[in-house]
Amino acid sequence: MADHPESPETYGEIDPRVEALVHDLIAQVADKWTMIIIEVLHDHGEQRFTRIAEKVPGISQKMLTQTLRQMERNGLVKRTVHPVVPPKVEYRLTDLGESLGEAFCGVWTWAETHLGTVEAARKGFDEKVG
Amino acid sequence: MADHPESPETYGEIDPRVEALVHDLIAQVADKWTMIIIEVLHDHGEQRFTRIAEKVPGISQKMLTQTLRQMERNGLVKRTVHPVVPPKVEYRLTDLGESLGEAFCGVWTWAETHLGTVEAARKGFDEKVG
DNA sequence: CCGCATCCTGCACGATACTG
DNA sequence: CAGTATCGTGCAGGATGCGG
Repeated sequence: MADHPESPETYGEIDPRVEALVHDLIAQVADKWTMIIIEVLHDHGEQRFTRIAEKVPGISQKMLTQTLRQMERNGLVKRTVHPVVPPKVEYRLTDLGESLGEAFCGVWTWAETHLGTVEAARKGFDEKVG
Repeated sequence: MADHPESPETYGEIDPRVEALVHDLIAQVADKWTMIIIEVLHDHGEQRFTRIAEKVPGISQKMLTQTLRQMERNGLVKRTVHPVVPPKVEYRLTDLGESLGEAFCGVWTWAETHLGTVEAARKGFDEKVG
């Protein structure tokens, strides 16, 4: 069957290239820890490595380093090394990081708002299955 | 205002329990495939299993089933089985699912808007490292 | 204090094959 | 066509120890 083998608008009006890039970007950005770190930095402003770790109980040191690096690479945080001993490294949200925080706010709010609904849905589903 | 070392509200005004639940919820919801499926169902309305699969090139059949199940459990999609042969199963977004789509829209828009900025940041970072 | 390197484990996910 | 079951594996991520 012929159809449109290569029709570019598989996703409607969305450019597939943009789609791919956006998807990739969101995948990183929607990462488990990224949101929380954004939250923390947004709430408390510039923070030292250890201070951030304290505020994100579940995270391992490895993941914190890794996530912060990725965020730095994406331009979400600014990493400042103070040339003193003992070493002192501070992280702060860039404007870009702040703006992402704002954008994510919608999802955050949605989650808070619909928590009950989702839990009810889960319960109903589990009963039907169990 | 002076610091409150012992204050339970480490996260400011946010209730830690809500924090945990929200975090958990977002982790599932912000899943790699969930967003795309929401996008597809939002764009094209009710769709059959195979039709969805066609629209999400990268996904395996296993992951599609799994993700749809999870979405159903969370009350994001309605699964309708038509008792015919060959089997016909259709998925559509619930109101809850639609609302999540809206909420995510902000992040989506952010990603589109700041794609260039992020890529530039990455490039700069990679050069500095490489 | 910061964070890199190493090792190790579990499980997320793909591939494949089989039912209703 | 839709979905489950099984197996194999790559890699995410925790624990630990060192180096600047």
